[in-house]
Amino acid sequence: MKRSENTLIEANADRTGKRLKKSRYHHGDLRAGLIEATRRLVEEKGPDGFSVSDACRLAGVSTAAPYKHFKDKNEMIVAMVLEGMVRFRSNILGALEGIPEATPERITAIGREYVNFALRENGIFRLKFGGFTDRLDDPRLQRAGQATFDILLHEVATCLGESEVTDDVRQRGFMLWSFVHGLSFLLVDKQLATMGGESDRDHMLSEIARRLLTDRPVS
Amino acid sequence: MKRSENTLIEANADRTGKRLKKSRYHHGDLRAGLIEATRRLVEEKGPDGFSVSDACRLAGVSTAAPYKHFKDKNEMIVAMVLEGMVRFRSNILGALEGIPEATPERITAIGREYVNFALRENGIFRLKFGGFTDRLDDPRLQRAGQATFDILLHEVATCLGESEVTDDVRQRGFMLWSFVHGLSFLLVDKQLATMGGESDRDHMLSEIARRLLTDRPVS
DNA sequence: CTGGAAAGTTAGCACCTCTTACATATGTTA
DNA sequence: TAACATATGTAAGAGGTGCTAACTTTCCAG
Repeated sequence: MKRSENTLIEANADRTGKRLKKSRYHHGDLRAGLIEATRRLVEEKGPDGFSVSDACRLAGVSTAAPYKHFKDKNEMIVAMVLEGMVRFRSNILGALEGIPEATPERITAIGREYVNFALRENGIFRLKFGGFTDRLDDPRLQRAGQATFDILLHEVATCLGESEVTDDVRQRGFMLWSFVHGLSFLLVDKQLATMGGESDRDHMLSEIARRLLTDRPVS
Repeated sequence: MKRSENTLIEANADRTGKRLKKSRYHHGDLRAGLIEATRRLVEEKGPDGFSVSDACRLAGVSTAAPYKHFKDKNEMIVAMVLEGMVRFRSNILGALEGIPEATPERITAIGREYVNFALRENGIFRLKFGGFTDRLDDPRLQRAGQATFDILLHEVATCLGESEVTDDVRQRGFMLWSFVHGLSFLLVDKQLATMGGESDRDHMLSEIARRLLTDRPVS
């Protein structure tokens, strides 16, 4: 915003703010600031509408500053998405709290939170899953995704009374993931004339859980 | 009007083709040539790795030439994706040929072709569905997508013995779409350690069709 | 034949990513 | 406290990109 003024001058003038941010020359935590700026820009303008220059303007530093903290633009994005995935996972864990063990409700709760995240932070969601694979192939991101999927697998297993993740559990889990994933994308892309309401979503989520967790094994 | 000379191949033949046909000042059908160049580049480098300059180089024209045929870069992409969606729809119709009416096999055939398209032309798929909505909000694209979804809705209706698209049909259709859509994305993004094989896919597709087309109504 | 429209061209602006050379602030050490 | 090392910033610039303006070549219809 207005912070794009010359930071050097402000550094001397702004002694009072020294408690919060030691000085204005040194941003304090530029890395975090840039990640937050990146997040906001991606959320606002979409995954492809983001530029490093914009992030610098938003953070109030020169266009070269980021390269002290990140190798390049891509690494900035990876760092931001990684933060998002951590948030994503803890949201899902939070949604599970208070729901009785070994019930399908736990599965639908995961799905609901998945969709909510996709809608609320759709910039991050699209970056992570929208097929930017060639650029965002960082192993940390893959691990973060796997860790989240593992939550689902564990819930499916206990829901089916299995003590471990069998092939059947994995297949049902993958089918559930596919459904929720596709639903999220279609909602984000507004590819549905009707049927976008929250109650519709809830109904579909519990319906798919019921149909995929009961009956004979899928394989 | 149009001199139906073959454009792209000669353009790619580079200087030699230029010699044969004396002056190539007029390309012949530059619009089609640029669309094809765009398609190839997007397929090769991903949705975001495409540049107008590259397309011009590939088509063998100056960087200003496209703007005689397209308003801007975005319209080039829209035109290319639109062509892809037409191809997509006719692929699906082709996959239905020879399969008995009112059978779940028709549903799974649609799903199989959907996934195949996503994998084979994943650049187009990602552009259409990967959340570039803000840029690719062309109504023709939306209609093309709807027309393809209508195929599925019709098949679901006949499979359930309905004469028209009821709310139940629409909901089941949407759930099927979500599943296949998500499966496609997960496969494109290689988000599956195991379970990526063609037989696994087939099995999951027929399984989801069975579970969503039988039993009591979803709503 | 000929003039205007269509379809190319070159030149160039504004902006973007990213690099390199240099400048400043801060903490530590003597 | 002085001074150095280091972390962190700046300024300038190379090379790429989207797009426009103005010019040139070709096509075609009267």
